[in-house]
Amino acid sequence: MPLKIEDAIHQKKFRSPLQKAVLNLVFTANWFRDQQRTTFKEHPIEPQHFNVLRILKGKHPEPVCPGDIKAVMLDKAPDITRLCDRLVKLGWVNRDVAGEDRRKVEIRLTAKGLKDLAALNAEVERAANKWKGRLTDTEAEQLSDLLDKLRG
Amino acid sequence: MPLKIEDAIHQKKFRSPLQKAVLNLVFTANWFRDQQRTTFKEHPIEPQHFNVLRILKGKHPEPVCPGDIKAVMLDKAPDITRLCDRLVKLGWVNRDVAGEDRRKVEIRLTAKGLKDLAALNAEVERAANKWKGRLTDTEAEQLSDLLDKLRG
DNA sequence: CGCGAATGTTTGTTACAACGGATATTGTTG
DNA sequence: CAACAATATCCGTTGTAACAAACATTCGCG
Repeated sequence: MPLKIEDAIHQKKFRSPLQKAVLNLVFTANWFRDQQRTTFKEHPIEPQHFNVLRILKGKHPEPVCPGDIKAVMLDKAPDITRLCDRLVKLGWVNRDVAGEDRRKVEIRLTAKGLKDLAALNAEVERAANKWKGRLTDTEAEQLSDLLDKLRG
Repeated sequence: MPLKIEDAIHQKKFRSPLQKAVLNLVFTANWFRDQQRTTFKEHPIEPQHFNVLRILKGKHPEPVCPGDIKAVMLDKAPDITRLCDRLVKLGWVNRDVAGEDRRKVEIRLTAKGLKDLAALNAEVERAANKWKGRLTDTEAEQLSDLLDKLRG
């Protein structure tokens, strides 16, 4: 049985359904982030790093440059350089100046990065299974559509 | 016309409608946080402080102790002490040890805090009007219900 | 071509988040 | 009532976020 937002934040009255929905949005996103953090607890990265790895995986074996990474990140970090520093140190990605435009930097997954990311993905997948059945496909699509509308 | 999540993060295929919805959730919450930040741009506080102020307002003139604040925050800060330090410095709240249980600290809005919060609220309200019409009341309620379900 | 604007990334700085441990007070148990 | 556990908050440390400025390279234009 779901804990409704009213109970989660101990607030019964809201100014409007919209305000309630927005508070719920923020609360739920933070709830999700905390879930993700516990999943990554034993790993040397945080959700943002994971997001970057998945972006790189999506283009692999093509490289991606910091600007493009930033453009599609869910939670846009202001400094991709230092975010990637850790991934470089872990041996999961490497950096090269781009041939075509030497201002750009090409970031790509290494073999080790690909392998470890697969393991991470498996764990995330396993954690995600917990709430696989909470929304039907139709409801998930509704939710996504409503969020799109909210952003305008 | 709304920018759909597919376009916002340049991703066309998702593993499932649920995954798409969750990515959209995170993306939209961050989008909202950034909107809020620009609203607070000219003010000496951040969204978390604003959340605390509203919690205090909700109970005013009764005081609230750090533990209770933390329990109902949307984005739970690990250290309410230092969060409140700024509010104290601004003269918006004051702190006293609780009479009944001297481990606890009672935090309450000052007159100045009440006044400045009202001004802040007005600005936030004004910013919120921009997307007042994007969701109907029914849709907002649907959204909130779906989020409740997602958290389980 | 040469110069200034534009673009893409890095670096310096400041303030804050996260975590753990310290402190103070209250509750519990023999 | 002494000793120990539990609770509530605070503080010290470390790493990182945010912002701005610097740097390097490319583009546009006379």
